[in-house]
Amino acid sequence: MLWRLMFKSLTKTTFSRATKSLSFAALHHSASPINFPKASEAQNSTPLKSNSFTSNRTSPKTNSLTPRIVLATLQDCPSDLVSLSSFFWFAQQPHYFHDKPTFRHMVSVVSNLTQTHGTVKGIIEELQSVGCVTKAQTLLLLMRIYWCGSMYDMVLESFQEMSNYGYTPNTYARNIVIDVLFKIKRVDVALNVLNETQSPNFLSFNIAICNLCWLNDADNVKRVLRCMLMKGYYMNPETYSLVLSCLCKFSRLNEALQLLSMMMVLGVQVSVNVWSILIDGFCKSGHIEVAAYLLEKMIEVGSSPNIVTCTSLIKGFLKSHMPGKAFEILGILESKGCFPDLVLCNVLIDCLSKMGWYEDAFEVFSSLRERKLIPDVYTFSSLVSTICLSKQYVLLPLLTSGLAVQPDLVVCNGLLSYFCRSGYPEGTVGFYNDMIDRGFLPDKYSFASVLNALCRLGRINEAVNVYNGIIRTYPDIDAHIHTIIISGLIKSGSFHKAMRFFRKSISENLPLDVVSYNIAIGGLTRDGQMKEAYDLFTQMKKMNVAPNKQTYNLIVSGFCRNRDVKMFSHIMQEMLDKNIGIDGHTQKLVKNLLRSDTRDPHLTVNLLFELSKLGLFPNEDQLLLVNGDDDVSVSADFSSQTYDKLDDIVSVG
DNA sequence: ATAGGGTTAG
Repeated sequence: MLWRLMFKSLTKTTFSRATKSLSFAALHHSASPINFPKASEAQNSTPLKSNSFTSNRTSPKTNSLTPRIVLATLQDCPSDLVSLSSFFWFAQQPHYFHDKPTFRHMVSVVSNLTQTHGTVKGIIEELQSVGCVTKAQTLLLLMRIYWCGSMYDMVLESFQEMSNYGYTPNTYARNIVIDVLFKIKRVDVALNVLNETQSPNFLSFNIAICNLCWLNDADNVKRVLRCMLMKGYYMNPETYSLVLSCLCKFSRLNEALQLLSMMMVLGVQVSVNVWSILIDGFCKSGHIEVAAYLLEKMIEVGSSPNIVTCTSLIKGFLKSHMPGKAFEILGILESKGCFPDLVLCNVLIDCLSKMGWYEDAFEVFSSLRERKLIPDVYTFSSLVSTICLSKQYVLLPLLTSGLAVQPDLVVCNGLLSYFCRSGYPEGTVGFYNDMIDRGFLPDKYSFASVLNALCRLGRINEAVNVYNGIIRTYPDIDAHIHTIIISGLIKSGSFHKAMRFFRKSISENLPLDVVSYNIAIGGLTRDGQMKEAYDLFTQMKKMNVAPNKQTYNLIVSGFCRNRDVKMFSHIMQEMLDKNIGIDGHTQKLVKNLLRSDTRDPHLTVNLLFELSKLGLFPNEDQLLLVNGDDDVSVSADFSSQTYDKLDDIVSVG
C-alpha cells in the first residue's frame, strides 16, 4: 500500500507525503539499542555508584548478571571513567564475559577518554587515581575495546603499554596484534609476530589465514597453513571452509581444488557446504562445466546437494545460457520434495529477466504468494530491474501495491534508475533528495543515477558541479561516474569540453575503462576526427584497457566512413587476429563502399583487394563474410559472384 | 539455530 501511494502521483508534495508513510523513519531506529531494563530495576542489582569495587565488598550474586543488565548499567554510569572501571569490574566477575554489544558501547566511552587523556598511559593513570588497579587483564580489555572500534593505532599502543608495565602479552593479546597488523597492511610484521609467538593457538593461525585470504596473498596462506600443520594444529572443517571460500572469492580455483584433494587424501569429511562453496566458486567464474563435474563427484562420494548447492548451479546454468540444465536441476530438487525458497526465487527472477524471459520472471514473482514466501529487498530490487529491462514501466505500481518492503539503499538505487529509464529524470532527482533527507548515505550507484538524470534534464553544469563534489569526497570512485559526465557533455553538444574533460581524466589517472573510452572514441568518430580517435585507441591499449568488439567497430567504421582503406584493412587484420567480428552497422558501411555504382571505383577495388588479402570474401547476399562472431561467418573460397563484381568494377574504372 | 546461495549504475 505504501508503494502504491508512492507511485500514484509523483508531484513533489504527494511524493514526499507518500514516502513519509513508507516508514523510512523506522529504518533509522532499527540500529538503535532496544530499551533494556535498568540495573536498578533488576533483582540483585550490582551496586556501582562508587569506584571502590576493587576493595573487599560483599560479592554480588553474579549469577544474576546478564549482558543486558550490564550494558544498561554501563550506559547509566555518571562518567566515562566510571563506566570503564565498571566494565573492568564486571569482567572480573567469575564466569562473566562481556558480549559484543557491550564492547561496542565501550568503544564510544573509550574513544571519549582517549580524546580527553590523549594516550593509553593517560587513561591508565586516570583509572589509578580513582582506585582502579592496573592488571594485565585491564590492558587486554582495553586492547579488545580499541580492536572492536577499529582504532588500530590505539590497539598497538595498549599492547606496547603491557610490556611497559612489565607484563608479557599472552597469546590472546598477540593474536589481536597480529590481526591489527594485517588490517593496517603490515603483513611482514604480522607474520613476524606470529612466528615469534611462543605458543600460538588455533586462532593465531586462523586470524593470519583469514587476513591473508582477504589480502589475496595465497602464497603466504600456504606458508601459514604448512606452519600450522607442523605445529600440530589440524585444520577443522570451518578452517577448510574459510580457506576455500577465500580462495574462491579471489577466483583462485586451482588452489581450491588442490585443497579439496588434500582434504580427500587426509580423509577429512567434505561437507555439503564445502562442496557448495567450490561449486559456487566455479559457477561465478563462468566455469560451469567444472561446477557440473564437481556436482557429479559430490554425488559419487555420497554427499547430497542441498538447495544452496542447487541455487548456485541453477544461477550458473542460466547465466551460461543453458536453461535446460537449470530447469533439470530445479526438477530434481522439486522431485526430492525440496521447493524453491526465497533466495532461489530471487535468483530466478534476476536471471530470467536478464535472459529476456520477462514473463517467466514475473510469474516467479507472482508465485511467491502461493509458496507462502514474503518478498524482501532482493526480490524488490530484482523486480525493479525486470520492469526496467522489459520496458514495462507501468507495471511497477501495479505489481508492488500492497508490498510493504522496508527499502534499503539498493532498492532506492534501483528506483533512482527506474525513474530515469522510464523517462522521468525529475523523479530521480526528487527521490534522491528525499533519500538524503531521510538519512540514506548515497553510494556510487546513487551518484550514477542522479548524475545521469541531471544530464538528461539538460542540467549539465549542475551535473558537473555535483560530480566535482563527489570526486572531492570519494577519491576512489569508479569508471561509471566519469563516463556519465563524458557522455552527458557529448550528448549536450559540449563536444570539446567533453574531450578536455576526458584527457584531463587520463592525465589524472582516473580509472577509465573500456566503456569510457568507447564513449569518447564514439564522439570523435562521429565528429570525423579519426586521427584523434585512433590516438585514443592506441592510448587505451597503452593503459592496459583492452578494446572490446564495440571499440573495434567504432574505429573500423570510422575509417570506413573516412574512406581510409589502408587503416580500415589494418584494423580489420587486428580484429581477425583477435577473432572479433564486425557488427551490422559496420557491415552496412562496407557494403556501401563496395557498391559498383560508387563514385570512387578505385576505392572499391582497393577495398576488395584489401579484403581479399585478409581472406574476407564478399558475395551477393552478405557482402562481407568475416571469420569470427555470430553476425558474420567464414568463407573459404571466392564466390564466382565476387569475381564478376570485381570485373564489373575494374571495367568501370 | 547456523553456514553456504540472492539485488542496484555508464
